Amino acid sequence: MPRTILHADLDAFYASVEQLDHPELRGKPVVVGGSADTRGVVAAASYEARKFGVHSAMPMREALRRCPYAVRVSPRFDRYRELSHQVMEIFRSLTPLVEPLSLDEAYLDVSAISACTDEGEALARQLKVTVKEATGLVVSVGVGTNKSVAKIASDRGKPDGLLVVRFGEEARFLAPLPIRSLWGIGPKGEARLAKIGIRSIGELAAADPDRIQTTFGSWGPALIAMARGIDEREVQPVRERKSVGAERTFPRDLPDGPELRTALANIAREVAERLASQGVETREIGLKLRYASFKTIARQMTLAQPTDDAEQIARSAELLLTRVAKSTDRFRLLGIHCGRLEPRHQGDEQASLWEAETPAPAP
DNA sequence: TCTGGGGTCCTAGGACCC
DNA sequence: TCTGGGGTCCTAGGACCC
Repeated sequence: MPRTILHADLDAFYASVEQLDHPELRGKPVVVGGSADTRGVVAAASYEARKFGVHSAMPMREALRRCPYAVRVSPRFDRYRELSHQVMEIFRSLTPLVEPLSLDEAYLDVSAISACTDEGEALARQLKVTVKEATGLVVSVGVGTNKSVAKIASDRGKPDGLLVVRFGEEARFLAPLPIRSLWGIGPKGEARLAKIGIRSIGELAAADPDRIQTTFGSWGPALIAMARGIDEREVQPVRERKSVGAERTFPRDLPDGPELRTALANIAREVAERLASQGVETREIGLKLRYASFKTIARQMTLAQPTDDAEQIARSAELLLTRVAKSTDRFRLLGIHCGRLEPRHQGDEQASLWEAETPAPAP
């Protein structure tokens, strides 16, 4: 029994929110991101700006060179989160099987309420209208029998898209598309496949599985299956967060010194706040450093006891920093990442003192 | 004044244990 | 005198996504 999966993706989300909230920006090229003189990059570009070749992840300096009359806006993530929640709730009013991928994207498994992709199309149409009426935002939707196909369909339909790939038509739909359209194939994967003569998804579907497995290891079989339009992954409404982190690129490179150490303490505080807001503690503290040369390294340590304390996180990160930093080094980025998250231990100060001095009791 | 910030997942090597 | 193998944990790095 084929499933009916929707992939919904808000068009140029951050930029659209800015145009929504600031009517004077409508119809104009809008670029959301950090300023050019703080080494900012583009987080989102309106379609008017994209005409000039501006796209996300592009350095802001380059974006403004390509499109000098673009309006640059600093991101307002709280506002984007608010609207994102509103849209996700609309999705959930259709089905509880909603898997958000980011603020602007989600999978919906609507198999229970639509027997085929054509019924899925009707749902998708209705969804687009509801989102537009409730928020003013435009959502592109792809309809297919699995996640991979639905996602590629929503990509192909943009902007304001609604593309349906019917049961049985998956392989034919995918075959002419470049392998880069597949989730997980980036520049490196594309280059590796090009080396063995594979450029389209159809060529990958027809490739020798052993050869692909040699190039992609354990991922090979799933990759070929996806190229053939097969993807059994379920829509997962609940996913556990695995890590929490914060990092900062400085407007100018810093040597190890008071300024860098202060930045580290501030980042530690941010991370601690995020841990607390998620109700978790960490047992793994990682330091990320990017040198002026852009070379990036990471160092991490495992803690004997989980923590969400800013001071302790700062101390651990500082220890790692002291181990690697040389006096001649200049850093452009510093980050702290926490992994091995555990639910915060319900207890008062007394309990945590006790915990610190005695081995944790068996659960 | 090229190159953000939030993540996930995978690989690979070394330590250590039995 | 030469040198196992399986399993787990830890660490570092990299590809990729939005």
